[in-house]
Amino acid sequence: MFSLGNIIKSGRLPAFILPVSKTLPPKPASSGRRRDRGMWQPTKLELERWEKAQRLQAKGYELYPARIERTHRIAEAIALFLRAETDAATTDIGVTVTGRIRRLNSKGKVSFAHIEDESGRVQLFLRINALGEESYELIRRKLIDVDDFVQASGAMMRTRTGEVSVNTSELRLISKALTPLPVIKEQRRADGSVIEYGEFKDSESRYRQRYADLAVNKSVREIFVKRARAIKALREFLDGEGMLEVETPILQPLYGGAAARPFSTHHNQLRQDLYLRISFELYLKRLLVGGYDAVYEIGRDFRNEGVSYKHNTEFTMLEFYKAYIDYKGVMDITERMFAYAAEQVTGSARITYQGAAINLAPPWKRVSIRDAAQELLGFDYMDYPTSETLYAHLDSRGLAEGLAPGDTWGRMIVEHILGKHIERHLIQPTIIKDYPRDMSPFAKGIQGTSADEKERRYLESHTERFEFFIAGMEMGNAFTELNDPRDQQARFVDMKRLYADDADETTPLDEDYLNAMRYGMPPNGGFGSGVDRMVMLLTDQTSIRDVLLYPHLRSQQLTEADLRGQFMLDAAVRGMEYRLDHQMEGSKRQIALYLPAREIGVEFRLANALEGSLAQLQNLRQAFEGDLYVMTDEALYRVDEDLIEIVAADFWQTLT
RNA sequence: GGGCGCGUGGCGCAAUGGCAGCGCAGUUGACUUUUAAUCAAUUGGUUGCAGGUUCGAGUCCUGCCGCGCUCACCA
Repeated sequence: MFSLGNIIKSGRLPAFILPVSKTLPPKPASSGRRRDRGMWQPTKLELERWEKAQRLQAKGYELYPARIERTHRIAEAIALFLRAETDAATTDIGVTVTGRIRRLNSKGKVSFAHIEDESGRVQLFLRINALGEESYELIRRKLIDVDDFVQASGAMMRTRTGEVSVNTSELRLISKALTPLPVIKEQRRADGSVIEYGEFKDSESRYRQRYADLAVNKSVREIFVKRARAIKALREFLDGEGMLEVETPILQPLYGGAAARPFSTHHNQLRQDLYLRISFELYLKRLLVGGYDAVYEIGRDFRNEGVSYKHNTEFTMLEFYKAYIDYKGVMDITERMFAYAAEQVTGSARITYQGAAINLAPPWKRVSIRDAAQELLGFDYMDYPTSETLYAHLDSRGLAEGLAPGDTWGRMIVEHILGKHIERHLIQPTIIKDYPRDMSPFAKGIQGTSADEKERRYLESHTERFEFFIAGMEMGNAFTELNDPRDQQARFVDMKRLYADDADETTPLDEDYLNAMRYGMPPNGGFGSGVDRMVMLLTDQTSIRDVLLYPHLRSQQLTEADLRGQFMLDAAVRGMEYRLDHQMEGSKRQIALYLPAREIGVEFRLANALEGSLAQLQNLRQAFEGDLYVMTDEALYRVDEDLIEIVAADFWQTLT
């Protein structure tokens, strides 16, 4: 309510020269981590650059011209020159290249710079005779800084040490960087390897200011190029399989298709509660009813859950559904698709992940969850057919840690036996198939019968579902899709009954989906996979946040200085004078904002620091002739016998 | 949500409870083929926020904020 951020946004002046107060120029921020919250306050380095910008402008230079010339990307210019060197009569190649200055060193009347565009880096050879004194002085006096974007024209050449360079005859500033990027210097060894000195690695700063991360860390830029290539490869592959790419609603009146808690939102005009989708499943399968043979969607899912190295609140999902195949058909497609994506991104289906060689080429190991448990833990869980007996057995073997005795049988097998004891061993791609029925409400039961009592029970209690694991990480989930509307209805009821107390596990009954199924849905196999995890695998990253450009982070907290800044703006806009002075004895806190004309003091506290400070505030109030208010990030209070909440608008009203 | 760890100039880091330091970057000057250029001089800090203990707190205690790891949660 105090925010006047729009003034800053629309203003022609930068915040720090906004004439808020003659006696109180905003001080440079002491920490860069504060910069991206609240009001921008320039650091010393930023002030220096701003001052340079003013000087350039005063000399008549355009800092941010609209029209730029460029004849070649940097890599093209270099390639052209190298080709000319080997087989052309002349190496006289004139180019105009553009890019960001990444290194600049002046040796008096000659200087060297490296500029970088997306394609690569080239050295500029800058001589006072070639550039002219005026232009050269911009470099020598560093009015043009590292990080600025420039346009350079000249003939390609080699310097004495052999580096391909642009013998620059014309240099033009095309965008001034007012905030310097973190400094990273590179040393190129004779063998072509590059050693970096200095780094920008604080993960919080990197994620919050991804633009700076990308600008200085080339390896980070490369990850997102690979990500784009991976997603393109998935589309190519699925299109090649004859599948149709579709888009389904993100805002849904009912969520479903997965066991997860949704985000909810509200449509004002329609007065309708909506959910952000947790999967695409139910909408995609409706399309098979409509007559498409195979559909897929790549898009964003939202799940209201904790975050981890492999979970982000929003993530990119791939789902496809194909008629007339079962889960074995889906397995075949899965194997070929991953191998194809790996080849497109890394050049081979054999990849390395965290030092482990992983071969994604088909065929993958396929094993039932029952056999996998038998193999790794040495017992057949079908010998313990109830949750009580299974728990007792796991407990007796010391395998029950973290398992709740009240869990369902299926959950014990999938979440505990598979999730806790098997999953992390699955480094090579492995398909784990045939899941307990109560964990798989959209999968068809396993086909077939058996005369043997135990085997019959097994078949009845399991479904044609598989998940696949690579590098110890679950990568996706698929099944022979349930298309019997009578069975599907029973599953909704089963889920509700089994997980009545567990809001996370229930899937709401979607009557329209059942309605679609009653029209007849072709038999089909379906597939879902977290694309971000696939990208982690193909780019050798251990955290999902490193394959997301903007991973979800908590918003940063305001500081008291931010509150004060907002208040100062509000006061300045109303033409009020104020001072930052009042001292309070016997405490480190000595500052309150003082409006002398009205004899009103305002103190700033974060709401969570307000409790217990009443006595202190009352002491401070003694120091004023008039009233003392305390402003927090949540409300404004008048300090009296108690803290009395004031409507901010009323407060300003009484002053004006 | 629980446990552990971290938060110090723009970036990377140091500092047995006792003067807040270093490298890079920045600023000023020198240098016409450098490349982590070099040389000389030099600026910059309320140590994440708030409270407490103490003659004295970056350091100890409490609360809060953020990030990381981990567990829980999680197709």
